[in-house]
Parts: sequence; C-alpha cells; structure tokens
Amino acid sequence: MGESESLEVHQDDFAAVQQRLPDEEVLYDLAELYKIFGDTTRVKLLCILFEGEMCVQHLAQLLQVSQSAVSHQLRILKGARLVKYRRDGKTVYYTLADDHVREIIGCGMEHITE
Amino acid sequence: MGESESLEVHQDDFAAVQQRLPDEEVLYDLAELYKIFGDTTRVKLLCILFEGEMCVQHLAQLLQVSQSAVSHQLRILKGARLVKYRRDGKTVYYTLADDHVREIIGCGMEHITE
DNA sequence: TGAACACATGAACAGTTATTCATATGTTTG
DNA sequence: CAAACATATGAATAACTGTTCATGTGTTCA
Repeated sequence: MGESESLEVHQDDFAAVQQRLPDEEVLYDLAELYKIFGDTTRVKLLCILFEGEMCVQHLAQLLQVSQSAVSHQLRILKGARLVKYRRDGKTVYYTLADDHVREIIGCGMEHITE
Repeated sequence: MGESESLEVHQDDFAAVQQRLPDEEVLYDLAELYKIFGDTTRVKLLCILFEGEMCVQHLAQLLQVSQSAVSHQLRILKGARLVKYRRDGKTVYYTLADDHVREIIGCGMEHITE
C-alpha cells in the first residue's frame, strides 16, 4: 500500500521530468563538451593556457609529450572553439578562446579540492 | 630581433606557468571528473536526477537503454560520489550527491547555449 | 520456501580514442 | 632556392570504454 503510493508519486515525476529534460541534441553536445575536458593532456593544455599565451613547443615541454601529440590535441580544442591561436613567424601561439573555459575549469577544481 | 624579444618573454612565462600549474595529481583527478560527464548516458542520468529522485527502471525507460547499462553507469557515478541512493523494498532510488554536480552541469549548459 | 521482481555485476565484444611515426605545410634565413 | 625550423596531419596501433548477455544478489509475497 505504502509502496503503491510512492510508486504513483514517482510515476508523476517520471512524466514531469520527461518534459523538463533538455533536448536530446543539447545533452549530446553537453557530453561532447565535457569529453574534451576529460583527458589529462587536454586539461593540462587548458590549465596552462589559463595562465596566458604559449607556443606549441613550450606546451610540449611542459606536458612532457611529443610535439605531434600536442598538435593533435590542440586541433581538437580548436574544433571545439575552446582555444584561439595567432601565428608569429614560424611560431604559433595559443590562448583560451573565452572565459567560459575558465569557469568550467574553476567549477571542476572546486569539486576536486572540496 | 623582434622575434628574439618575444621569445624571451615567453621563456619567462614558461617558468612562471610551470610553478603556478596545479599538481599532476590534481590535473589527473580533474580530467577523471570531466570524463564522467563526457558520456551521453551519464550526462542524461545526471540531468534527470537534477530534477529529483528516481528509481533504476524509470531511469532506464527515460534513457531508452537497458537496465543493465543504467546500473553500470550508476555504478560509475556512485564511485565518483556524484550520486547517492536509498533502498525502498526491491526498488533503489538515486539522487544527486550534492550541489557541485548542479553547478558543473550548469556551467557546461551556459557554454552550449551561448 | 519458492517464485517473481528490481537491481548489480562479470565477461566479452565492438567502437572509440590518444599516441607514435612518417611526412606534409608554412616560414625564415643564408 | 635550399636548408633549417615550427607546426600540422594522415595512418596505424594499443589501450580504453560502453553496451550486451548471462547470471548473481537481495527483497517481497503467496
């Protein structure tokens, strides 16, 4: 009896949640965004760029990974519009695209260091 | 010449950033956290639980995936302490663990819907 | 107690992903 | 123009990850 009541209540929630839930597409995009932050190399890249502009070879040095690996990951970050770049001669300097990235990283940091 | 100057400047940044950068371990944990959000099924689960408590079979229905798949993902969310659960008879109800999760989801949503 | 139900979990498989290696593109300088 | 340098990129491989299937655990009720 008590059980059937709580079941009804949750049936109601079920329908309500179904309506309030963001669109399939939005949820997909959200997961895609977090997926990008969900890799050590990329998170490190973003944290470094959090401090300011930096060129590819220095990024590779700081991360202790190959230049190629860094370029590949920067490509992904560019694709997600999380970083910008400018060319100065042979060198390419990367920066964070906007403050959203900072907020997202900050948010995660809070959870980690609670 | 102009180039060598900008190179020096970035050498300085290099050293400074190296010091200010969070510990390897922290960055690893940060990536691990985002990795969890970086999956459609899990993000959907979290968004649903954002609205309130819900049992496993209803979660499976809403997500249109098998009960097994949901349980496997809930296990991961439990491991990361992002959700809590309580048992009521045969049924297990899940909820978000705390408000951090809400903030992190909110942060990502802002970036998506800009 | 045993059948039915809700959920959890281990193993296996398929799809995805990050790195490496080789090479290409773009830029400067002699 | 050729050599040297910084970066980008395609292909291949190894490692990882999410789902499915089968089965196990825990609970209720007849």
